[in-house]
Amino acid sequence: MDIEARPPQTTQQYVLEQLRRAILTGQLAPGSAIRQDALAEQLGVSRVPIREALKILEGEGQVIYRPRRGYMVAELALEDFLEVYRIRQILEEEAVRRAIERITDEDIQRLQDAHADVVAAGQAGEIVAMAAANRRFHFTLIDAAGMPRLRRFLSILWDASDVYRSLYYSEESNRERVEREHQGIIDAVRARDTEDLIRRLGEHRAGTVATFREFMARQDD
Amino acid sequence: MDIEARPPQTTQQYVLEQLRRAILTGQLAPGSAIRQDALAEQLGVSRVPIREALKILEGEGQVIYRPRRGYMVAELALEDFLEVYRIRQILEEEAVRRAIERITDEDIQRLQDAHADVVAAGQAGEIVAMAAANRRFHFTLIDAAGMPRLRRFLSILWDASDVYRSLYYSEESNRERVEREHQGIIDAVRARDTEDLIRRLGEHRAGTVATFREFMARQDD
DNA sequence: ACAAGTAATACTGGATCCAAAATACAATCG
DNA sequence: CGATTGTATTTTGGATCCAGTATTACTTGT
Repeated sequence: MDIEARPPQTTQQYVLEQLRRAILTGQLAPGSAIRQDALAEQLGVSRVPIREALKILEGEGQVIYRPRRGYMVAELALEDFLEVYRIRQILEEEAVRRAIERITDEDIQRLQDAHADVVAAGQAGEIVAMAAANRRFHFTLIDAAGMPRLRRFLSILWDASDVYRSLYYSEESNRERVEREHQGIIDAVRARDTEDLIRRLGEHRAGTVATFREFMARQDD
Repeated sequence: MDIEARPPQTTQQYVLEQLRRAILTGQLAPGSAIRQDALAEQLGVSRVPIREALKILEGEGQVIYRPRRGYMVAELALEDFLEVYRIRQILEEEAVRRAIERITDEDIQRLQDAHADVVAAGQAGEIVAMAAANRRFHFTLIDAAGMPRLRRFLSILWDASDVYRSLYYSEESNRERVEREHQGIIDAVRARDTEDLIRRLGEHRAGTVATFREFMARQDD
């Protein structure tokens, strides 16, 4: 027998999930204060697991903490977004450089599968599923690098910069661009062509950044 | 008036400092379990601030957490150290690229001051002070980039990879090398020569890594 | 009517208490 | 004698309670 025991879901983990979701979907708006006991009542738990979950989010930079003042959801201006996204790109580049040296055919298959999920979700118009599949796509590549700490950082950065994803994926043209670029990335991985892969990732990012700049400009009307 | 109020020191912040110190100095050995109530009694506080501090350290990767099993100090094998150090280098490189475009003469003066502190501490044989001054040196440059999130990540990575510093600075030859390389970095900053600066940082890192490899090889006797 | 000072209120930080899970240990059975 | 199951102890996770601080509202004086 070699059964992997299911890690028991503790209350703080549950709270953490709920908080992440609320922040991601904007139910907890950026800049708004987080009232601990209101949240506790709402989720039907005490304030202790709330506090501990908030400490983790603080460490990830998702919420801002001021002693005796409490927590508020971190705001992410365009400038901040670009900073996070830039860091993410640098680290992802390092990850894929290693990954391409060690990646197996099996991994590449998973990459292709994840991409298929992205396309399917996109055609079905399921924004959340598409974002999730997209994350899986990128992290399949990142995981192949075998750098657990780098992976952890990228995971945090990903969540932190994924705030506007629903705006993003809701545009047909963006979905098409993502699909096209992903396939190019897969091809580069198959060919084990590092420089081509890096170049494509760079373009992938440039396209995303350009899109966001447009969004933000449009917001300022 | 625009006075920034000093945030009052809360108990968890105190606990956090103590824990960091204990981990850094090895009083809490890597791999050892952290007993919460023992710690609470030792520091004269309740378990609540202990737990919250541990949650922060968990987020930084300094301790490992398993639900219902508790916390243990993260172990850092050579391989892990190299990974952390590599990430640190990549991010520092990005930071200094930006920094060199925006750095003021005043900043450069602070850089020179920090370096003087490194040298002074080194000659006095004060390892801890030397490590602190060294940290200040690097972060003076990093701060000039004006990328707060990048700075935060670097700060975490710095702490996480600074475990062996006492072994490191205790060698005369290393101290001399650090001093020499730092001066070279300052010169490159003064000349606003980005590529030279990057090159020197790369060498700085290579030297450190080589030193650590020797250490670890020696450990295996 | 407006500003300043004061009192009331709300919310966070910390301590204690209780329950549940994990580990260590002992007893019993093959 | 070894293994397995049952029990006791340890330790963590969560809830409630209390104290201290910040914010808000109100009152009073100019």
